[in-house]
Amino acid sequence: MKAVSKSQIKRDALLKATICLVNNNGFHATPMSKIAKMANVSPATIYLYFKNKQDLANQAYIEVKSSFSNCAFKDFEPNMGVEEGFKKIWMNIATFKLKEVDHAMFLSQCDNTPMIDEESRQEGLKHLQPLIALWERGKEEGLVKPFSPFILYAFTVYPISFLLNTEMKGWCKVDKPALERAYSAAWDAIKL
Amino acid sequence: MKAVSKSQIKRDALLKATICLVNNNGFHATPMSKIAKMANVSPATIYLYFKNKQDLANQAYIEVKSSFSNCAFKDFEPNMGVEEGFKKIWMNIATFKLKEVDHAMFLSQCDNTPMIDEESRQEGLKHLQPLIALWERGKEEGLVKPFSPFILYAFTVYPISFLLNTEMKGWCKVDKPALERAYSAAWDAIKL
Amino acid sequence: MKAVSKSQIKRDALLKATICLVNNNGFHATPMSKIAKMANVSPATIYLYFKNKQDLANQAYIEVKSSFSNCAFKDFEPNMGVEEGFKKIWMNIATFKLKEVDHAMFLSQCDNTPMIDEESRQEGLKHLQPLIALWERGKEEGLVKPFSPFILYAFTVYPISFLLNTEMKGWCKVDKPALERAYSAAWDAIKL
Amino acid sequence: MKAVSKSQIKRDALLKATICLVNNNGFHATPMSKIAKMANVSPATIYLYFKNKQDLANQAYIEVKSSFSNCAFKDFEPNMGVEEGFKKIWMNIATFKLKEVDHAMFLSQCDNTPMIDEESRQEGLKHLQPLIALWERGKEEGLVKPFSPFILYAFTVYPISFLLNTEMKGWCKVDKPALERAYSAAWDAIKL
DNA sequence: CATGAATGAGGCTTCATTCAT
DNA sequence: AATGAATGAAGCCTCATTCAT
Repeated sequence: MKAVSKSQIKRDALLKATICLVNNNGFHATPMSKIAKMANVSPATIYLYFKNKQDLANQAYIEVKSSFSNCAFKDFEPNMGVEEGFKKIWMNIATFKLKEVDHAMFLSQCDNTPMIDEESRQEGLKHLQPLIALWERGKEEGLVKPFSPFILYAFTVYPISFLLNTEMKGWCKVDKPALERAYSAAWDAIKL
Repeated sequence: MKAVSKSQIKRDALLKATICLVNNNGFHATPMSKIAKMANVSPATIYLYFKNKQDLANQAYIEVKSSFSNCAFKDFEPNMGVEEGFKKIWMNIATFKLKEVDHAMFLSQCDNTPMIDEESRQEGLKHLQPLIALWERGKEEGLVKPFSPFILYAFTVYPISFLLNTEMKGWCKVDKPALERAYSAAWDAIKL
Repeated sequence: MKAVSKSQIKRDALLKATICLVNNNGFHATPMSKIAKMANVSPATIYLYFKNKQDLANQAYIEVKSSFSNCAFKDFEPNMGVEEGFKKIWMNIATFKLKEVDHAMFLSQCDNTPMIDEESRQEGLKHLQPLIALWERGKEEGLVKPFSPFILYAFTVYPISFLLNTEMKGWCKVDKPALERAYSAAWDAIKL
Repeated sequence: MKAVSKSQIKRDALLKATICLVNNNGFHATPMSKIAKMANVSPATIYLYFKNKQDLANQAYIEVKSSFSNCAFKDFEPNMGVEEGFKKIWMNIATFKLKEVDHAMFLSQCDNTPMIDEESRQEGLKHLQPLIALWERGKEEGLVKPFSPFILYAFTVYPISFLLNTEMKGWCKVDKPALERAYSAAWDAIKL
């Protein structure tokens, strides 16, 4: 029984509007006035909740990134077997990206453009720690290729974004079997 | 002995300036006046070569995308063996992204934000046809997993962008051995 | 034993904050919200005590001007000798300006910019009546030049503001001997 | 036969409009849009000539201050007799303030509010050097009281502003005889 | 071809003031 | 009496684009 304050509701509406509009138009092409309109507040009200436009974007980024990692490690236990754990995380991430399309697109745009403060970006980085730790164990156990986490990430998690993009554009449909196929590619890419 | 017209030179300077500035600031945060200044040209002159800012971006995208595919299929022969051909193309692309960083970053930004016309984006797509054809042959010959080209692309070529990004941010160095490791991940991801 | 009401205290805090902030930033660069904050009060509360921002400034002006004339004629007796009376008043004013720097600066700003209603300004004028009367007597007694009070004021009292300003800016120090020198200039300027 | 460029004309119109409006409303109550309107240009045009509002004010200040000192030392020769030279300068200044009312009011407002950069203010200071030098000679020759230039200025030049103000407000008229009376007060204030 | 000057439209942000509590 | 939240109006400034030369 969460009591959600009126303020919290408004803040959330603003963040949601920001995400939606930035997804569709990009950060700099999204005026504060439109964000306000979509959140049903006056433009001036935004500045009660956020210092300025940049702050609004940073906060949205941090919020979404955090919800992302919450999903990513759902039901994951550090003592799981390496492959089992990896598949769980991978599927979690894929599910997140395919279900929470808005959030995923927003993250993708944040990570590929100079719209987010370096500081906030750093903040978002630490979230993947458990996955990296899992890979380390995998390497020790001789199950995972002895590659840097950047390469491992590049060939397992990062590709999901591409699939999301193509689905968004209606070029293909990512259903359950497609997901399994994609997972097999991911695991094959890094397994020893 | 190509005679390069004065006009051509100016057009190129404008495209180059656009790419550079958009990379650093994003499309909407790059004023025409700055592009003009960097190209040593009056703002008004831009409009002699391009219809408007959007057109300038589109043209830059098409130009870069085309130079990209020129590189991608350098020394590739349609009758090569599948793995040999794939490795050549993959390495070409990786080399392009790591050498022509400016161009690669620009493409990445174009592909991850709504800054480019859908029409121009379509234009850029057809360039990958030979790679897709190669994969088709690979599938027929039982060398490549029977996956959609989207998945194959997602787990082989797309990851290179991530490596470029991380290198750009100074988080890791992609040298020759790292490249080989990355390639092995790519091939393992899709080979049968 | 004055019992100072809670209301009075708040009103005074607001006036004080106004004076301080206007001194440092000017009238139009001083937001009501900052005045409220400095007076430890909600912005809305200001409007319980003052009609609007202009009214707040006017009241502050009147208040300060009145405290100014209280000082100016301290220990002055209408039947004093002309020179003795003049020196007393002059020194009172100088002391006020050098001790109550905040108030003096505020008056200076009010008198040199269009921030105060003409009406309130008129209100502040009558305070100098006793000095003008003294000068009249001085003229009758042949001790003071037969000039309009404006000229007499301009060359005796008004210059003190300049000395205050220069001291404020750290350009010079106005100590007791300097004050005596200044007084001698003032008296020489108007004595017959 | 000065050829005045079109740009120069526009710049001057902007400065003039600024002075006029700031005189009537104060710096912060004068919107750029009104300045533009009075100068018959678009608001955006202002920014071709001035970096921002502050710069506009600073430039106006410097310009006016400089025209002020040009007037102040008209026909003054450094080898004049001290009293003769002083009277010339004093009358020049008085004439300037009474004739160029707009400029004089503007300077007064600049010098009494925080609207001008400290840097620009410093710039305006050096203009009085010849007067200070004259006073120094006067002191050496035993003609002028041995006071700091601040006091000398306070009781001779500074009072003129007050007379200007009162005339502006219609409280008195400063005609030729009044000017002579005022001068006599000024000289008596500092002569030995 | 080329340009520097000009601008209308629009974006971000602030602020005096009000309103619901 | 007191307030925190809310906002419409307005201010500063930028920029894509055009025009006169």
